[in-house]
Amino acid sequence: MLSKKAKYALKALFVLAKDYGSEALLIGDIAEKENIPKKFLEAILLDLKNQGILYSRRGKTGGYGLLKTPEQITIGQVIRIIDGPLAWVPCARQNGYQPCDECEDVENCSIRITMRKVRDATAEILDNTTLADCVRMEKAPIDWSI
Amino acid sequence: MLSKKAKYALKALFVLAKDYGSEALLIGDIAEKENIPKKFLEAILLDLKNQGILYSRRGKTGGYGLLKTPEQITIGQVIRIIDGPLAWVPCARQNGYQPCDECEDVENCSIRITMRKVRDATAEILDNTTLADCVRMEKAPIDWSI
DNA sequence: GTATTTCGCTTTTTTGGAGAGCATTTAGTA
DNA sequence: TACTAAATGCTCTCCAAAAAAGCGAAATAC
Repeated sequence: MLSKKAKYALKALFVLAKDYGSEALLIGDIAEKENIPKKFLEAILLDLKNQGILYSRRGKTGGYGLLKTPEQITIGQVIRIIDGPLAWVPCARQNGYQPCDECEDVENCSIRITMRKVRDATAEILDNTTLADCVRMEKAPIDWSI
Repeated sequence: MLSKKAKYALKALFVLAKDYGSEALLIGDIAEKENIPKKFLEAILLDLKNQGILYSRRGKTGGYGLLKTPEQITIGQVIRIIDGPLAWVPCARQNGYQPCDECEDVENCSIRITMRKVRDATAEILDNTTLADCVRMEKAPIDWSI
């Protein structure tokens, strides 16, 4: 499951992406706009800053802004920062592989093999969807009836 | 993340699938073989029985067995029974759709649209992988070097 | 009567979500 | 220079819910 934290992070980044190029935005303003608890959002944006997604300025003219363009930031990156690896099991991770506790034959474990396929399919989608894509999607949504 | 409960369920079903056609197996034997806490496995197998995957016999000659063939039971079914829907967000579910708390424009929500793609890709894999496939995989694993 | 499953209840541990409080930085101003 | 207002940075704590596990009594089939 996607945590609320990750959902908040994405929502906040969408706001920042729409505002890309302007001045830094205040935590309080983003929080109010997206109905996110301010203190919670504070920790989230700090995480994103520490991982090189955002810059911040303290003090009177402070705020947060994107450090890269909306085209350069993917949903996959964000979710990994907030919620960790995409794989359903540690032994199916691309990075940070960890064997299961008791799997004796990791190489031939069918759970690992199947979950690896799921991870790859998921990464394919999330790593190829950018903030810019999302903003575009919400402005001009796909017509599903076609 | 795949819960331990679901992983235990799959491991236990693999054992039952390999033994398909023979007599019912005891919880204790399965638990010992796969290093699963017996009492925990008890609850798991009960869930699977109540969802029509397994049959059980009480008493001296009791035990558990598959109610369908290993070809008819998919990983997707099992995970849904134990861990619930495959979708990362309730608003991306195929069955049991639930709108987000504060999403005003559910129709055009880019998170929902993206997560729906992930769910569909995941379901495609998990609903087309059966217990029989898994047993086969572990006996004659795919040669990845080709 | 006995071995075995089933079921209800409780406990422990982990995690997610949220918030409080103080420290630090910055800009403006007297 | 010194002070203050306004913003982020950081640490700690708490609460609720879920996951994981355990205990013991009841039901069932031989």
